[in-house]
Amino acid sequence: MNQPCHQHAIPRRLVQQPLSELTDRLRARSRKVTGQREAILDVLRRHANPLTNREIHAALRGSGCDLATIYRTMHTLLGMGVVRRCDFGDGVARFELATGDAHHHHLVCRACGMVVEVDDCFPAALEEAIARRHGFVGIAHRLEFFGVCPRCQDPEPGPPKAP
Amino acid sequence: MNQPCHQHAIPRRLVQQPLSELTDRLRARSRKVTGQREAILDVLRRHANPLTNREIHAALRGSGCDLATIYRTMHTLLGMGVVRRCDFGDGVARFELATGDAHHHHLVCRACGMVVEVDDCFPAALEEAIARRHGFVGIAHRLEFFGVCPRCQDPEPGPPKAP
DNA sequence: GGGTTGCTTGCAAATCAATTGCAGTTGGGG
DNA sequence: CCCCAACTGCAATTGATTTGCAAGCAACCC
Repeated sequence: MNQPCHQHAIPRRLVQQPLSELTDRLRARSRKVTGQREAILDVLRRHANPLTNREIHAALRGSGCDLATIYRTMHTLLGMGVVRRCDFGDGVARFELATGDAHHHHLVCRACGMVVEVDDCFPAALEEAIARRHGFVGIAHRLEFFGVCPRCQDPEPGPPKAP
Repeated sequence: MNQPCHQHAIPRRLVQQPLSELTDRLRARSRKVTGQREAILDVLRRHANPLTNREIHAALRGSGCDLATIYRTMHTLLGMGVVRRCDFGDGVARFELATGDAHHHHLVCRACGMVVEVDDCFPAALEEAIARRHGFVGIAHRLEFFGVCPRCQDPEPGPPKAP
């Protein structure tokens, strides 16, 4: 899995969330708006797919933000609900901005790692039935799809693709 | 999350899979059936819930099987499709025997870590529609449910429960 | 049954993601 | 402008997982 950066078209849902709105959420909780945090949020805002802390760190080359700071910041943002964490099963955490509206899932290409957002979700009624059946409360789910994207299906084009 | 061992009632689907059948699958691929591997498979067979390599290692105290060997063995078994890997989002891989029949998902208690098997699955028709819509092939999904189990809901009994 | 061969294993060292202690900085309310 | 809790960089630590290497041992051949 590679090719982590697909910032081609910044998705509408991200563009419409100004940086100032995000930083205000920090200030509102007596959290400081530092240059590093603005930079991190900005990187997340510019990318359509979930990023690993390492990828964020790489995207910040130059503004030299320590990797530990990124880990700590993601923790803070996660606790504030500003970002959401996704697991693609490769043992590395990825983060994306949590946009107040509906949660979504991801369709990941097993070959190149490209990520597509999927709005379909596990049927709520069925989920409730499962919770009731086992007596669980506060139920939630984690769901991700995997497959091979159109690009990686035909072995023609040269550049893309990965082992 | 703790309380990893729930081997109370061995689920039927596991009991019905004799160790010999498992070892034969190894032999069939010019893989050797060693004491360590038999022991590992046997531990998996006796437990109803997915186990971490560390848990398997602990269950093998005495038969002294190296942790590295367990990691390597799980890799091998995974590649052969004998075991299946599950991620509960805590950064530790868990394994369970892959029983030829229908795959299932898990409902995990956020408090005590208890795991319940769930047979419901994401609607196949919907999954196919998602794949088609994005031009993906060979689609599959990863789905886990989280909630609080009945035991951890009422703060009465003493022993169970965890931070 | 003994010998050969290649898959396995134990042990230790190496990776890798993620976390933490500490001392020096800094945002921003007062 | 001052002060201090919130931050940050850096280095060291933890935990999971992987790997190099030499010794061990199943499976196969005769």
